Amino acid sequence: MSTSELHSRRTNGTSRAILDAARDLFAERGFEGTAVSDIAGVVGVADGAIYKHFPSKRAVLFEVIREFYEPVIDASESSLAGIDGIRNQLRYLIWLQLRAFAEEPEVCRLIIAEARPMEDYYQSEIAELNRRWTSLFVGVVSEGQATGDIRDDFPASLVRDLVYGGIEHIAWAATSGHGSIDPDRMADDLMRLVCEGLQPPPSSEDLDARVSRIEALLAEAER
Amino acid sequence: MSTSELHSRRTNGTSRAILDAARDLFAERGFEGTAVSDIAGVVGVADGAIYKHFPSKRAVLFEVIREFYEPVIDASESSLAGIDGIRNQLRYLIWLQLRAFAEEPEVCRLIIAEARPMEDYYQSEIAELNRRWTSLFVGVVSEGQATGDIRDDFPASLVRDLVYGGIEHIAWAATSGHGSIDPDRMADDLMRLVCEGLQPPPSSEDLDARVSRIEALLAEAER
Amino acid sequence: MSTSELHSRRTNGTSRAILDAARDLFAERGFEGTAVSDIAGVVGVADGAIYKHFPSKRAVLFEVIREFYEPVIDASESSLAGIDGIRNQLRYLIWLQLRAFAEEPEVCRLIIAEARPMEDYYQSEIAELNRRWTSLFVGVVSEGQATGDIRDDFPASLVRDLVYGGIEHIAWAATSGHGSIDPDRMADDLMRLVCEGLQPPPSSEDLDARVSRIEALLAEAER
Amino acid sequence: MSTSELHSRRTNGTSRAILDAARDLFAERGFEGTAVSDIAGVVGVADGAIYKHFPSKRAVLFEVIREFYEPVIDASESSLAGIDGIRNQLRYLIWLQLRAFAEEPEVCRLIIAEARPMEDYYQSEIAELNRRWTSLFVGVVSEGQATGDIRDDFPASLVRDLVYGGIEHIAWAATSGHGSIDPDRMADDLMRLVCEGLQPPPSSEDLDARVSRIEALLAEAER
DNA sequence: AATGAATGAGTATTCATTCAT
DNA sequence: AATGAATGAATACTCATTCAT
Repeated sequence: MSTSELHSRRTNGTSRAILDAARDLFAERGFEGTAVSDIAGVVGVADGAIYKHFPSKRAVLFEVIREFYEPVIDASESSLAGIDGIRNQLRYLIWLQLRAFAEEPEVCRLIIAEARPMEDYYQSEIAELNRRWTSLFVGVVSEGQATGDIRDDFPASLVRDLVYGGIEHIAWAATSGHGSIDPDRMADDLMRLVCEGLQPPPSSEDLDARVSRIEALLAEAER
Repeated sequence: MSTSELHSRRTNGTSRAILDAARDLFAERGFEGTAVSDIAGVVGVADGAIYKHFPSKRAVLFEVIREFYEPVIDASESSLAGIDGIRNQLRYLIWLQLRAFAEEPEVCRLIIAEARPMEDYYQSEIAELNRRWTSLFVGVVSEGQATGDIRDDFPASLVRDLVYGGIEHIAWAATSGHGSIDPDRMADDLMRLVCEGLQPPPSSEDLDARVSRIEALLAEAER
Repeated sequence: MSTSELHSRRTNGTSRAILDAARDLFAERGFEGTAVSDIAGVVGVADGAIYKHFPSKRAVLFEVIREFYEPVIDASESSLAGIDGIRNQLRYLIWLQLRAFAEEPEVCRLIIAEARPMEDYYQSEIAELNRRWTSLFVGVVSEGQATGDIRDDFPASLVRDLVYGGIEHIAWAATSGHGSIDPDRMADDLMRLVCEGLQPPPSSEDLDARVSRIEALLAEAER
Repeated sequence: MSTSELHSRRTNGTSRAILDAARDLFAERGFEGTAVSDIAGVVGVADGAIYKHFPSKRAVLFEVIREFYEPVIDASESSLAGIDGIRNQLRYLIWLQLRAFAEEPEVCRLIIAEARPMEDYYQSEIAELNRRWTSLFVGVVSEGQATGDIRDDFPASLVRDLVYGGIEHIAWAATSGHGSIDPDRMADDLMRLVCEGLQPPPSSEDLDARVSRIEALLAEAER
């Protein structure tokens, strides 16, 4: 079984072709802007054939999103254990999300702007994937709070909302033509901001120096 | 007279009735789910009458949003100067946004899920309002960076994206039935997180130890 | 009373302005393409004001056409008597029609493409004007047939249909961007064609010559 | 099987039924006066079914016209070569056009009053058919001018405009309830008028006189 | 698996005309 | 003469989905 088969339930045949065509068309024209017959036309089958493979147009969208989402989550779930330190783990998850937006902005747009406003989204498999994905993040934060690496005077879910909401905002603006995403730089900026906060780091040098001086003076005085 | 009517450009007559009916219907059924004739029916006029007051259905939506948005922005623009200190200003803006979501979650949902994905959104008056709104935040952060109250090793826009994206995520989850928003508590949590970051306050152990030593030395010296 | 008042029932005021605006708008956008409120907008009055001056939009169209048509007919009816000879009279009427198309192609288009297909056209004042106009032509032809200047083995109305139908065809093609009309040249061509027909003029020279030769021979032989 | 069906590209099925229903309805109520749902109702299918067979209502009109027009043109293009003499060819074409109007006045009305004023008419297949049709006529006239059977001191297109414009005028009047068309008689009248013109046949008096004189001379010489 | 013809509900927008003021 | 708000009927076209073959 190939790597791709691990993550994709359909490796060839009409189902595969439908998903490929749908992904491209959805990305190009949006979900509403793509007719089922458009998809069928690109695949080269009759309209009705789509319904032998998927129960509805929406199911095609959800599957397109799943195919994009699931491998990332699978990979990160297994990779996370191999990363040392809470900070590194958080950075990894943030970087992964940023890279997804940078590489497949259209699919991300589909998720945010098309799938999420759908009324049955929260009952869908996509929402479940999203929960798996964000719970990875929450898990790391909670663990950090347990070990004391992360302060625990706010819920982990708040951090999740802040970080993922923030990434979406950043990516949305970038996708809308107001810039582009450099995952590495952006991950660094975000990590710094989220970990250390807005307040300037206490210039502990001064304190150090002064205490050191006192110590020196005292030590001398002692003799 | 409701709060929104206080600031509205249309205080009575058919235009007012159309906006009221539209706000309720859009909130209840969404923009696409509401037919122009539904609005006309609630108002009690013929379908065509809507178009004597608004050029299109979309214009009605935009006006509903504007009526909600603009007073908040006007008020905050004038209030901000009277608030002392960068932190207090930031907290005020965050609290304002959270309260808006808490009080009118449906209109907020309209903005995020219906208006923003529209293709001409970025050319609309609503987008302009949004820019005014978020630039208030960016202004405060930038000022803080200039005065040294806020570290300046990342762009102010990153803070804006993080905070507003985060608030949206929080509010969206709350609106979707997974909780409710307490603006005051949430504003405190957010402020703490954003200002101080995830890392635990520096364990002053080291400093303690050294100061203890100083005390010991001094005590000895005294003798 | 000025010349223009002789032909126009409205010389100033709102009625005049309505007709002027309507003529321009109809010419530019067609009858269907022009809304009553467009006309009112150009005039600078409220929509309803139009109906204080004209019973319907169609009545405005008909009046615009009448104002164009009637002076031409009045003038030609009085001029015709002063023109000598059937041929010159026919040429005058043909030239008049061609010039009308050359000078006001848009109003002519209104008549042909907009007014005439209307179902009540044949009961309208415009149709009556048209009958006056074409009966001038029929009158001249009939008179010619009576005097023997025009052969009488076909109805005069056939000549009318041929000539006016032909002119319309020519003018329509010209108006549609396939050329332009030179009334003088075209009138000459049409007169020649209509008067003398397609067949080449009998080369009576030959016959003349031959008869002359015979006469010469006979004369000689006689001697 | 009707004449039109012989030449139709669609001989049965829903497309055929749509065209038949549309032709009748368009003829009866006009193009604008016929709703797509009217056509669907007569055929007995759902409204949407029309659009599986034709891209638009206008396309249905154009196809109705094409079905009427094309067979006539095909037939005349192939028949023309078998007709001897320019005059007979012209008469054939004129007669064909007159007969078309006599037999299917409603379709002719559709062409003239509904299709031709449409703004994209000149880019349509119908305009192309019309060009083929009238170019047949122009071809015969031009050939006649080349062989000397037709005088060449005016463009062949002028003859075309005159004849077809004239026929339309005649037919239009007839269709509007002011008479009916007898293609044979009308073709004769038109041919005479167009070929020989308005002017009376040259009074052969002069020639008579001279020939008489010759006869007298010969008679005398004989003695 | 595939066809592909058929469904049929669903809707924003226009605009000539009216009428109370 | 003028207003201008209100009328309300009228309509082409789309498209996800079904089903007999």
